[in-house]
Amino acid sequence: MEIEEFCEKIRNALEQNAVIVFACSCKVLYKGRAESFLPEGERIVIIKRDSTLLIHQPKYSNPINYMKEGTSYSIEIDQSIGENLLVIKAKNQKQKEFMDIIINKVYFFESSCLKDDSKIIISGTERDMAEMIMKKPELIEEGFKPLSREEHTKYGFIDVFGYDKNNRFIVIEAKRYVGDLKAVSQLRRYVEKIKKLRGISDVRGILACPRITPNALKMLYDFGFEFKMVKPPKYLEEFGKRQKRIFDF
Amino acid sequence: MEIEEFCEKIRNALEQNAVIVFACSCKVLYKGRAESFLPEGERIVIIKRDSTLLIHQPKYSNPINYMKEGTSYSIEIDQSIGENLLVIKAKNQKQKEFMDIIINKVYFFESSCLKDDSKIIISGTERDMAEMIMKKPELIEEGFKPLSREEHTKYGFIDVFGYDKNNRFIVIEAKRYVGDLKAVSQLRRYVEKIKKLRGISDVRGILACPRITPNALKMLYDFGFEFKMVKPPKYLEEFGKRQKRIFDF
DNA sequence: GGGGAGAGATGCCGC
DNA sequence: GCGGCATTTCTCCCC
Repeated sequence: MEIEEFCEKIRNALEQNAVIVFACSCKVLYKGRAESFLPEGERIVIIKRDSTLLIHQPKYSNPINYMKEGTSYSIEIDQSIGENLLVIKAKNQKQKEFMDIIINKVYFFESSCLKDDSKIIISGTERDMAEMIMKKPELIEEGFKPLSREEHTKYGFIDVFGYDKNNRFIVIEAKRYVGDLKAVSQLRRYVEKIKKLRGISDVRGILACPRITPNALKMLYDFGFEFKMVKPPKYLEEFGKRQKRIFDF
Repeated sequence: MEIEEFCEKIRNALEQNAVIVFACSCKVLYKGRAESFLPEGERIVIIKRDSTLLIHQPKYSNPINYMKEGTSYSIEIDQSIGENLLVIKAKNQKQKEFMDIIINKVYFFESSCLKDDSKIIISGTERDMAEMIMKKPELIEEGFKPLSREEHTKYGFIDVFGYDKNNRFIVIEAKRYVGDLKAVSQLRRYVEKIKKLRGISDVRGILACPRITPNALKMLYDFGFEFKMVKPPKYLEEFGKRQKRIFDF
């Protein structure tokens, strides 16, 4: 595709506020929160309807460069080095971010005013895990009495807390995957916060997760905290049942 | 585009290991680390050369659904509900993840064997910040003597450490943006680690970042640590100079 | 808008 | 492979 034709197409598509997708050979310069330079290579470029821009290499799941919502674009043809180059200049005033995409070849170009107002429905998150523990406190231990969610919010972001059968205070930090050093640090912060807020020194801290790293377990024990193996709800177990339910939407 | 034609095209493109990009109206089911359902809508689908899959809505910067590298695909035509539907079944054995993309309309289809071995060059990261402090220790304070990077690695992941002019030990945690509660927790862990490893009780902890949240500052002071305002190198300041240099690559 | 924390986080590096 | 951690993290929730 000729650069002039591409220039025309992309300007029209931007005008129409369409989703733009093209493949090209390009260099990319970025300046904003950090700075980057991406040498010549063949990539997919997407400009979305909210002005988000993504540059994807032919491999890897993350965009190699991107611009956020609120970006404005200007298209220029640069003839300074003899051959025709198309330069997309992207500017995000609010984020103080700038990008130049220097394009020397275009493989294909598509644009379309796609419409999609659907929201995704996800289950199996950490919040689901906390709710499961609230409903089935025996997953932590016999006699655990969690306090209500209303009280919960009042004291901040602690996942679950309540009293054990001996009326000792319990703070629980839940992780849906692996408990690590950060998770133990987090639990420690919450336990200390509760001790201070409630003026009590006898507070149990429990890390509830399916798995824990050895270093995290050591640190947990150093602080006198406990590990309780808990899996997030519907995590890989009941595929059949769940899939049937999900198809019902 | 007819479903049959699309079916043929996508099978060929997968065979050739090309980058695949198409726009369609679809529903998406996912089951793996969590579970999700995405109702009907118009989206861009990308399958990359490493078998990564991305589903992008016409807005927002993140993919609404995705599959990682190592995914295998099978394409099926489903006639069970009268109309022809194309179903892409994605399976990642290693990650134990599964996805069904149920497509009822295709707006465009492109594929291309893009080639790109370039690596991005980034500056202004936390690592750059640590290196800057190593080179210009006076950014922390007069008389600060950082220890060598070799010793650094030996004790783990502490950004920078060394001695002040009075030979007191200093541990520095650098953040390129805002220092928050997590950063203070992290610094605290490192200070405690050093105290234990070196058998000394008098260790200064410094959080070096351009900005800090009020709560983080309070927590920092509670632990007797210090905040030092340090900006990451070349962060928004010398745009002109840097851009010139970057063009030299 | 800022603060705090999760994410189907991803990616990088080191052991 | 796991562990620890940064990320141009992004996104969400709540104040």
